[in-house]
Amino acid sequence: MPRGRLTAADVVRAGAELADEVGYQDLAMGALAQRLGVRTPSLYKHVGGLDDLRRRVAVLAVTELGEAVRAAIQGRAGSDALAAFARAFAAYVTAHPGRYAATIGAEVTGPGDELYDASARVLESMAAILRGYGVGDDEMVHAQRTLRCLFHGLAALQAANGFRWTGDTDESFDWMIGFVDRGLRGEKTAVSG
Amino acid sequence: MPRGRLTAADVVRAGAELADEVGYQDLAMGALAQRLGVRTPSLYKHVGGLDDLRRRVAVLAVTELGEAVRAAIQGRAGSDALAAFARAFAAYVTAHPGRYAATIGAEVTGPGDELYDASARVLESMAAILRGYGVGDDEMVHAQRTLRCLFHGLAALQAANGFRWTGDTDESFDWMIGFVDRGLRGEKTAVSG
DNA sequence: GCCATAAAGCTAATCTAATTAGCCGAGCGC
DNA sequence: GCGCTCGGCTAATTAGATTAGCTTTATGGC
Repeated sequence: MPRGRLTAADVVRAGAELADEVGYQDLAMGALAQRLGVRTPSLYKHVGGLDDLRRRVAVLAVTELGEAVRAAIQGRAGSDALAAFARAFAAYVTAHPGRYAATIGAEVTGPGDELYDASARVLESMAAILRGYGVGDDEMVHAQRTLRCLFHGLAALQAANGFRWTGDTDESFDWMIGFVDRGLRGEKTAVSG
Repeated sequence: MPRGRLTAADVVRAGAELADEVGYQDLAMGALAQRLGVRTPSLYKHVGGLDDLRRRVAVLAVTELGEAVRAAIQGRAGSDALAAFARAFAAYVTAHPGRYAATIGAEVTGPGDELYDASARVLESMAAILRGYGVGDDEMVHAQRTLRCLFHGLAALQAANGFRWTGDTDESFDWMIGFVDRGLRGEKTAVSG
């Protein structure tokens, strides 16, 4: 909670915190203004409106997520890197469900778009892992898309339900990592023409 | 568009169509009433409100999806069944992005809940495929969760972006199916203690 | 040191959408 | 034929986002 005057970054950060606390659905201009000790219309001096706020929260989330996974895979390779990536990803989403939810519906246009560029950084970490598995350039995009679906699904279910899976969530998580590892290992010998 | 008086089912069906056409975000009571040739408050005689409508659309979607995938895997097994399941799933989401989007955030409580029961039917189809791969009861729940994440992620990205992946989407899809097949095949020999 | 200015806040007003209250007419069981 | 219930309607309320236009405050030029 900044003491002096607000900046756009302050507003976005507070919005992200609010979304994490009350859920993305309840991220509202009024509640955010209250949290910042300011009247609702004042926020419009910093962000374009609710839609703009949501998008900026999404950008923040993907950027932070990219930093988290990059740090996690530093110095690791193979299934080690894969497991570290997966754990960092899941940990981020668990810690910041509201932020992640903001990214789910966000429109991504193309290069130059902040969200696109931030996503590209996450995909680059993924590509580094895949290269370690011997995935070639020709298959890279398919493998990336597959893993993206898997992790996005994991995150979406986690963000939506708070992951109310009964029993051994950790065990399921380990199983999933093993599954991906097998799928990627098998790939090297099972390339089809 | 029913000529006579409306039923709850009419309203939900029209809501689902509207969501598919204009996007889940723009599913609104006013627009739905207009589509049905009725004033907005009249809808409240059939559904509890917007939240109730959304939930009913989600139930419809998961029910239809369950029927689609069950029909698709009929008489197939192994990677055949897997591919059929995946194609039916993706086809449903492509044809009904708004409906599927309704399911993403929906609250699922437990047995007896319509949405829970409908989801259970989808998971049962998944389990049938996994049994064909030799996945045992002890691992079934983990495998189900993994595939659920993968397909949900696929669907969520599809529903959100309209799947604006460049290039060979079909090829990526085939790669994904191959990946899952490898991950499940490897499983039989790679069971860890 | 003093004013012009722009940024950042505020109040009041507007708009849109959901929802609620309460009235009205048609079909149907008695 | 009478009255009840259902499904529709209009009017009013509420909540929230957004806009308009005023006020204050920090700051740079003189």
